[in-house]
Amino acid sequence: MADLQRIKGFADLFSPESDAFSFMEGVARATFAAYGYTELRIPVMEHTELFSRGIGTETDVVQKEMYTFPDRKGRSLTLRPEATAGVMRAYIEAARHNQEPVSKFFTYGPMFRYERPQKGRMRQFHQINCECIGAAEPLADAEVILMLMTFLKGIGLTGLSLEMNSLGCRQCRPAYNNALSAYLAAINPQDLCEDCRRRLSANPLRVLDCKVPACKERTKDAPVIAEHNCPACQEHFLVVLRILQEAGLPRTLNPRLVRGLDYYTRTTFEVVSTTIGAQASVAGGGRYDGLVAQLGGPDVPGVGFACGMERLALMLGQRDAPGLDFYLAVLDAAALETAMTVAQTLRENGKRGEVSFSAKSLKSQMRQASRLKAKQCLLLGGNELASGVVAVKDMESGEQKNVPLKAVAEALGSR
RNA sequence: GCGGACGUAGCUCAGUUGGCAGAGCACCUGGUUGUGGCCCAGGGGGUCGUGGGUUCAAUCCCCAUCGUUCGCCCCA
Repeated sequence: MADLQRIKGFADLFSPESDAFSFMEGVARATFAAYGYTELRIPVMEHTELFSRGIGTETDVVQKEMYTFPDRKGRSLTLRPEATAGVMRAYIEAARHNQEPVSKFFTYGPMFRYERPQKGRMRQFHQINCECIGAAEPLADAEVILMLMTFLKGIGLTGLSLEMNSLGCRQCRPAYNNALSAYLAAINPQDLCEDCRRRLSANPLRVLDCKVPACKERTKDAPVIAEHNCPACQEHFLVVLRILQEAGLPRTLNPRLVRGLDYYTRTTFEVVSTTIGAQASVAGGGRYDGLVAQLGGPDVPGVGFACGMERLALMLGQRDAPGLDFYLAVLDAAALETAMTVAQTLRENGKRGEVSFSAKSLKSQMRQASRLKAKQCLLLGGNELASGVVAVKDMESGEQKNVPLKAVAEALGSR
């Protein structure tokens, strides 16, 4: 055990795990491009205030999970715990609303939250994020959800369930909050868990989301949020649902689906897996109509989602790494430099392969060739060098033939 | 922040009522003087997570600590 080790909750990803990540990034890039999204790369650190104002000071994320520390001049900086706030900051700072009516961005990269690590939950984790800013129409909500599901299907995942809810808007949420508060006031606080007692005053909505069985039982008859939404919100949600229905996308309504970040309004959704353990939610998102204004920008609406790449990777399964086209085995030290030249020529001809850096026994060379899953093993030793050829052995059939050094590229290409 | 399980070779793990630290896989070499995946033999590799304590003696028992992991909570 080395005395210098990686930080708790931070992972090193070797192949094939790293391959799974770049695979997902590639599919994401292609999928989102088809919907007119462009990539936005934003910093991993921001001023702390961006997150406290954007995510909500009462949220667990802000209260106890952020990596926050002063820089050398004493300013409070925070490693981003999510991407949306940063995307909005960039949008505002570049005054994108003056350039285009609707902006569509995707971004991916590491996020940081100080939590106890477990399966599907790292302190440094990776999210793929999409944000559609400037469109208030329900079509935007539907498109974002369709795009997310298309992406998940694109990486080969099925059997996921899509849960949806509508949280109302700035107009109707207060009325619902009052109704909920009144309902909760009738409950003896002693019957609720400690967290919920705090939520009663801070953010009553979160009480609905509590997983403690006793709390669930106490609040099972709580007013349903969707029934208190204003007509405009109800109509909005209906249109979203109708479009998804039309597209043949199955979903379940979950009246208790309340997101943990304060900025969500109207449509919210979450994609849940049943196979990856306790941390089952692989993607989540929704509409955030007041967020940009709250961060000091123009009052423009938005909708988007984030999905957790580690959790997706858990479901992805093993993917076979592609083998090499050739492995150049060097049997004689005198042939090493010639071998490098041959290998380089092959690579310039589009072949992927490795060359042995030192002369080794044929046995270990052949072992290495099969370990690398090379299609062909080229043998170069004293005899070959003397007669100006290289032996080309097909690893599949075992057939072997001598090829002049200058014609190796053609010989490999013709097969 | 809370609870459970676990830390022994590069990997997966045995182990001893406390007495010289083991196996399989992997790696290297040889059997086979230039033909792989099988077989056989040999070899390199370890402060038994770390620090204390008990003991003639601790990898083993006790305490602490760090780490890993699963769950709670939270979230993607």
